[in-house]
Amino acid sequence: MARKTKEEALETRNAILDAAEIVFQEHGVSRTSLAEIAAAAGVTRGAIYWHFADKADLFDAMTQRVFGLMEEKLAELQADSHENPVDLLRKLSFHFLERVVNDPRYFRLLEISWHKCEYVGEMATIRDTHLECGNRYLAISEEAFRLAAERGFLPETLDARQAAVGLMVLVDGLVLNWTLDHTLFPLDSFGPAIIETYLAGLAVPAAKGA
Amino acid sequence: MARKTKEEALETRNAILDAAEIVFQEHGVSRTSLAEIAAAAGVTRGAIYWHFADKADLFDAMTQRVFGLMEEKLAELQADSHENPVDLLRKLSFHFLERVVNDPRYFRLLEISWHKCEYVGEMATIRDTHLECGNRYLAISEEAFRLAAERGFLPETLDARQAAVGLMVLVDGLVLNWTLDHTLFPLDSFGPAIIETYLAGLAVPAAKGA
DNA sequence: TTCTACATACGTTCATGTATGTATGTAAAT
DNA sequence: ATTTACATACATACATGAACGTATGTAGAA
Repeated sequence: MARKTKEEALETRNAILDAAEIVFQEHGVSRTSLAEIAAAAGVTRGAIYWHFADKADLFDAMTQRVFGLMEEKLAELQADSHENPVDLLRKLSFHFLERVVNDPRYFRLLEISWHKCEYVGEMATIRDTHLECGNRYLAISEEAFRLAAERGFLPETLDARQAAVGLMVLVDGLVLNWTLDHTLFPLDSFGPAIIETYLAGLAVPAAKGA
Repeated sequence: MARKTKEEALETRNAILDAAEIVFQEHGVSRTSLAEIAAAAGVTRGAIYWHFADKADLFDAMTQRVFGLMEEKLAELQADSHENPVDLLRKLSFHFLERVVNDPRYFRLLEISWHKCEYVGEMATIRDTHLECGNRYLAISEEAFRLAAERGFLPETLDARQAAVGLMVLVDGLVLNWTLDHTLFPLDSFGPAIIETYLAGLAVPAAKGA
């Protein structure tokens, strides 16, 4: 075999990423060799080393391909104006959960990230990605909660930071456990309901203090 | 070096487990060789292979040593009678969070389990441990919520299973994020407060439905 | 003396990275 | 329109090293 046209090369690259997703999900990141991925993609290691520097680079590209799409959605939702800023958070988290349920590629990536990879060494970049993403979500949520309290939708005494942390860990916990065993509970129905429960708790003035 | 007395041998075994905890935390489970652990413990691989079959067996023993202690606490708390069964859940989750904050060994094990190991192959036993532990917690919580609703502490319309799942994922989410970056928020103050918020939300009749 | 609790030594496997081969696409020169 | 020259997109081959499991050695306890 020899040189392909540019679009054929891009197909090869995507085939490698597709294969990586599946093999990583099956055997975990550290236990899968590049040879396995190559075989699953129908190429040799040569192709992988052509497109990617090493396994970490391949992993990064894989996550970029899937999680990169989330940015637009965020911008889109932020563009809409909400009288009650909490509605933005509701939409955001619901959209995220829906994505996890309906997009198998998104599900795979989350399962790999949470349960099939170690946040260590060169793979720690995924940790940073998570942290960065979490911090952005936290910042948005905190601001929304602050505004909501200011506008009287939530108690004035509300600790916006704490409320934001609670929402984030709740969503994370939902996805974490569902990717661990999706028969444990129905995410599509329980997820939103549980989030609503938490948000309702924020409205109870007596409970938000320690 | 040569043969030690039985208690010396047990010291060696514990030294190996101690070393494993630290090295696993630093480099992740799959990337640490038994040679590294041996070096950190001040022994050779021979000692490790004497006490344990392989890395997975060592890992199991390590988790057993730390998580095994939780059983008694659970029994102790369950023995106490509570007028409001939700108090049991409160105590249980608060105790767990407190443990995470104050017991560095517990923290280490959780960080390793969540972020420094892949739930795959022979290491999947830790996944089963998590699932089993989660299911027990779920069962206890569900029963407690059911009782609480029955006794009028919570709305009759409460979905006990859903409430239990929410509590579990909330606690998991808290620990998960805090082990990921403990500067993100103060677990000792935020944790209980966030749980209280959720529990308060359960008491709001309008919010428990989808 | 025998068994224990290791240390040491050995052989094998396996993944990695690189070096090299090679056929084709592409652009420029003729 | 060919031909030439070079870059591209891989496949193949090779060298290295690391980790593993086991086999064997050994000094002290029982």
